[in-house]
Amino acid sequence: MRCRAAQPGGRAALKSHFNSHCIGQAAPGPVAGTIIMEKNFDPHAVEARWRDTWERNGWFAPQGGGAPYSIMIPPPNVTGTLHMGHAFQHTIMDALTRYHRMRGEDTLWQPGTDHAGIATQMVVERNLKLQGSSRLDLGREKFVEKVWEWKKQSGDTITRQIRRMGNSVDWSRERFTMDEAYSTAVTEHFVRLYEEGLIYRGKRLVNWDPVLQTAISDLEVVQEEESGKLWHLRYPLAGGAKTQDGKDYIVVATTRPETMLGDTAVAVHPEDERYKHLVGGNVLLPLSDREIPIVADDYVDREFGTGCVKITPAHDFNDYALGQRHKLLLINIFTPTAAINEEAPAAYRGMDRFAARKRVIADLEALGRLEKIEDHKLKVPRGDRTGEVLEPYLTDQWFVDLTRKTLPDGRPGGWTAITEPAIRAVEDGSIKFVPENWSNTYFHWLRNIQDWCISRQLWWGHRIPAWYDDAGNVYVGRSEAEVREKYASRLPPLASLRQDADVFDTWFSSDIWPLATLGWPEETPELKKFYPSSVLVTGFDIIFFWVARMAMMGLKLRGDVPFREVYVHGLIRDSEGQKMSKSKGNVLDPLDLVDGISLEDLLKKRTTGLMKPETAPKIEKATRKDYPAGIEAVGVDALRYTFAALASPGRDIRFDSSRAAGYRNFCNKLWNATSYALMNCEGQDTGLDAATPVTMGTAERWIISRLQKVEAEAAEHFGAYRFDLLAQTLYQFVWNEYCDWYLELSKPTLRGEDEAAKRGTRRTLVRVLEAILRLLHPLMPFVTEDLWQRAAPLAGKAGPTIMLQPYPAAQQEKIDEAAEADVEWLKAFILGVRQIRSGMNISPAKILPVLIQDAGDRDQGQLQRLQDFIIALARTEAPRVLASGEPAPQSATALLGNMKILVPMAGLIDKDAELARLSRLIAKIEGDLEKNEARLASEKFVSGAPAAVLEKERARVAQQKQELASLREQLANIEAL
RNA sequence: GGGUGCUUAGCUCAGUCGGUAGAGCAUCGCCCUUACAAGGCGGGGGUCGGCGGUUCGAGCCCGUCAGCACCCA
Repeated sequence: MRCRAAQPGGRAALKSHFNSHCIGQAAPGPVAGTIIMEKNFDPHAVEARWRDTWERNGWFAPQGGGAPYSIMIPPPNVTGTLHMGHAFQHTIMDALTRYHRMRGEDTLWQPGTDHAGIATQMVVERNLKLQGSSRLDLGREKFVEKVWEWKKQSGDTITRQIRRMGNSVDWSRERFTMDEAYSTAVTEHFVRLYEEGLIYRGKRLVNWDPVLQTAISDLEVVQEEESGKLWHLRYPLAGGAKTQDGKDYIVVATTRPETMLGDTAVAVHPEDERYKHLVGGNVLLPLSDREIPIVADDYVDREFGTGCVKITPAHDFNDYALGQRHKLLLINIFTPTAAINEEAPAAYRGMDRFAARKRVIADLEALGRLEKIEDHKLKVPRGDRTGEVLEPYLTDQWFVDLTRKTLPDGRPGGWTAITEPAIRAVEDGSIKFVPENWSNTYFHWLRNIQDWCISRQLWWGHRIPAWYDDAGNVYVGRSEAEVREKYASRLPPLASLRQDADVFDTWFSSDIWPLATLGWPEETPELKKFYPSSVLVTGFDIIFFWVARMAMMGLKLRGDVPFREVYVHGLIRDSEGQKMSKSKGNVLDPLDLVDGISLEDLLKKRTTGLMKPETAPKIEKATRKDYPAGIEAVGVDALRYTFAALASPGRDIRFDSSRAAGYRNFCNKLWNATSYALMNCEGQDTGLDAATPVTMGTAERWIISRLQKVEAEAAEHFGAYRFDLLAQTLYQFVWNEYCDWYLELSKPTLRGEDEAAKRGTRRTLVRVLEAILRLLHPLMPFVTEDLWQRAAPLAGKAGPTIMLQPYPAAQQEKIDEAAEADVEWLKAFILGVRQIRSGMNISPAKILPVLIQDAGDRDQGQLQRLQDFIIALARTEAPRVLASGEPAPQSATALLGNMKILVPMAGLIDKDAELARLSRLIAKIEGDLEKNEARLASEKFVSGAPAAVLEKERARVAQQKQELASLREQLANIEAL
């Protein structure tokens, strides 16, 4: 073998290699035999060789005439960056995609990005702020331009990162949720639902973020317990009424005293004897000096506080509902920024809500209306983006009806038309969750669903296709022109129309992702072929946000589910089990694991741009502790393998970087095994020519048999989404069987003289390796492609890429139980000798004499067949079978069934060491035997257990007794020395 | 308050049909053995969270308690 050319030349060589295959030449290309392998696996170099090649050749696109298989990527935020969750999720999707593609299916992995309304708008606003500008300074049009600019500039980041991870998405079909065609689909989506009466506009209480000044959905609210105060306020009774204990006021407790400016009632429980007589009366609301009614409602918890509740229907969800029941007035006291508005007494107008709170308390105290203040733990709703305290706020919004059974005009309502079919799809198995129990989460949410507020007061997003005339009448249509045409009877031709200023909730566009990316509402060939998609791979955190909504809309708009299965994976956490987050400073960038990063750079990454810069020292300390030497590069393949190996169902993942290092070593092992195979096969006869005789020895038949079983297991694990078991199975086969045993077993044959056997061994060496590479390819695409290019021609395979080779499938007829039994026996034999060697501290270089006693017929045969392997792997002389009755010299002993393997002690073996070793063995067997005999002595066991179990147990005891006797005898012999 | 999941070796995790508990990492000993020291060979390490039940037999099934995590209200 000659030296590999420097990198630039290497690529050119590879390219021409493909070309030669593309035109159908099956002979080994110029690569084979001409490139020496680097001594160690270098992920960086390997990845560079293949990253672009695959995509450039169009191999990621659907092809072939097989059954369609498709996966829709959960579109990441276009301005985001790749995090561990993405890398993990994409590993799974890519493994599935590559697997099905290799199985010859017509496979599409549909990529794209999401415009992520709020998140993106916030980022751009933050950038503007740094430049001393703002969204309002620019105005809507300019601002949206800015966002597009930002998208162009940063939008490639994540797709570039996805490419680096080797993900085989069909980039030619990449979509963005704000693409023109996609936007058209979103409009269609809205208009169709509207026309069916399933969308309405209404003034309702929504979660309002006063910083973003938009409504947000329930799902974007995080409720966290915080310590606050409970203020007890005295509300004077009107009309001279008195409480039972003679007071002229009642006490209400509140955590948000400023809202009292908008109170329109006080509520008590209808059966609360303390207050029954006051119901129907009024209190005089302090500060505002309004009289408000006392109402009875069983929503009130008699045990909480005083049992009297102030009711602010415009600023609390429960109060709103109560207000509806009692037809209470709604008084909105906040501006969109949560300052006090004109509805409140003059003294408070214009004050921020928290300033107003202080002022209200101070004023009430001055009036003697403050009873007491208690410390109180309460759930505070905060926006998940801004972290700001949200306000329930009364605004005009658009809603999707998901709750009505029928519409007033008799058409089906949202419950019937949208929600119920989505529930049924999971009930009847049209959509299957993996693991199954996530369907409960899905059901629970859908069965308790609320109407969906889909309008957002943002500038970045799909503008709502609704127009208003000067009288405030609303017209919905696909465009202004369509509206004018459709409503011509009601709209004078020159009437001015203005479009709704709001945009859609991002999820109201991503809910049609599986449809719109395939061309809906057009009935495209892709839509016909790839809808429904095969499986959705996603985290449980967006079952509500996204999974359920896609199910609803897929069924509603196209009458079929958007995916047949939903594989729900866990969250990636740090090694302590903490969620990774920028603010905790425990984020790992998958590419830093791939490429490695110095401690200094890692510190810089983790501590810059923090929301709370004061946490930097703490983050630095933890980082220094966790990664004292930074992070060593492991490469894409190893990282992907780590994700797969850790992907146990229904479980979060504590990311353990030592696992990744372990799989990097695995790549290296594979690399070196290939190196060995090439070294022995390149330029040699690998037995491909049917005309030359080939002998398949025991070792060959064994490893081929084992390979069949592993192939069968791989198929099973893919089918069950058990990537962890798949990774484990393949790892063990490669390392513990192929490398540890087969490669070693190949050596004596290859050193031997039997040409037919050598051909058989070379053929097996390289064919099994070639199959291993294909088996591993979906998990570790780069290294397998690289090695396959070199190894495949020797195995008689050719093709431009491993990607499009068939995934290995088991062949029942190649299973050879006899060969497997032989090799098990051989392994036990070799282990016995090695244990003696290790226990006696004999140098591995020393060739040991071996005697065999009490060999059965089967043993004799095996000894004969496998002798060469024993000599080579146990490093012994040829074992000599003692004739029956022939006395054995003093020896160290290992047992193999009834057969004794003796290593004569003369000059080699330390008496005390062997005594100690034997004693340890004896003690172990004694312990086991005792337990087993006790079990067999139990009448209950003997009468209750099935015969087969009993039989097995008896055989085991007999075997152990026999071993024990041998070992004891041996011990006595040696003691007698 | 309701729900889900978890608790197995020092660490991270498998454990399928109920039949003597496994892997990787870490650890200990020997070895630079012609693919691989990112390695080889051999070893040690377990009250399967506690208690109770079913069963001839329980890590696994049932009940209960405890701890942890997450979701919903």
